[in-house]
Amino acid sequence: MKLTTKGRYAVMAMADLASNAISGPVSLKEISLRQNISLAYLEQIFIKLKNNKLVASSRGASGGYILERPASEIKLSNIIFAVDEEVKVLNCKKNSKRGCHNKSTKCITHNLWDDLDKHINGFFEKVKLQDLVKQNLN
Amino acid sequence: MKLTTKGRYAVMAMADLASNAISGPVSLKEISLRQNISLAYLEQIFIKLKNNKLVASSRGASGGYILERPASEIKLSNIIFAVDEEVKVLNCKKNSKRGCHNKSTKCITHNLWDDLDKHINGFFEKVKLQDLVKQNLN
DNA sequence: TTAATTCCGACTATTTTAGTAGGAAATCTG
DNA sequence: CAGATTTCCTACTAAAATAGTCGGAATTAA
Repeated sequence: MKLTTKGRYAVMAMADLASNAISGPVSLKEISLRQNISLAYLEQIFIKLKNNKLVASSRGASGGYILERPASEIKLSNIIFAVDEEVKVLNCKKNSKRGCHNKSTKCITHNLWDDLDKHINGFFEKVKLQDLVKQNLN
Repeated sequence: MKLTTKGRYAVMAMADLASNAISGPVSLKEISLRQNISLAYLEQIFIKLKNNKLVASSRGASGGYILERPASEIKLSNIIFAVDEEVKVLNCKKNSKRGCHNKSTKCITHNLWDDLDKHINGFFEKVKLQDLVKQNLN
């Protein structure tokens, strides 16, 4: 689980969609204006959301995006995973020269970061897109 | 709370100190060899640990570092905070042009990332350096 | 047919991360 | 004291990741 502004933008945009794509698709241009995110950047993000079957698109004039599933069935972890892809906060094994590459110098903190990763994932597993939208109405 | 390999190195090095600085100071060179972290990089990290009163140093030949407090009284959050400094995973306010800069377009996800930050901090608040060292003995 | 829109790939600028380099100051040991 | 070892300090640099931009093709509604 990587956490960047890309993930944040994705969550914002999805929350925007959940609020506004009630009757018919919403264009990225609208989201771009409302959320103050560059259109071209949103496009990149939505390709990924689409590939992960979180949104569906319709092209052409008056086209745009809708949620592929109800907001109550989309977990934030789905969204963040879709755009940021990597699963680990820090992966000990990534670099073969350093870290836990052999047992005798087994990295003391390996389990720790593993646990943290589960901890963060758990956080985003619990929250649904629907929860954010509700919160926003207050 | 930022999470980088610097934070991981710091935790590793502190765990190393906790295990090895039983009688007298441990030099960074030793830690460098044991943990496979570059000496010069460790130096940078230890300056910060020292500034945050987590370790104490003695200079000169046979000098080195010791823990300033018992391992049972050092929280991992102390260590990570010392070397990575920033508190926020993502700070909405950092960039004045984007994000939650005015109330009408109040960023939907602001509270979310705030909560996450507390969640992660809570994780590292609970674990003491001593816990890691114990774990390592198994 | 035209305007709006998604789609696609490549490019680029900025920032962050991770590390190096070189030496000064302190201190122990012989 | 001389030499070795170590912390301390500042600046520099290389690599990677992040956050975009750009130009245009394909599609479709009006």
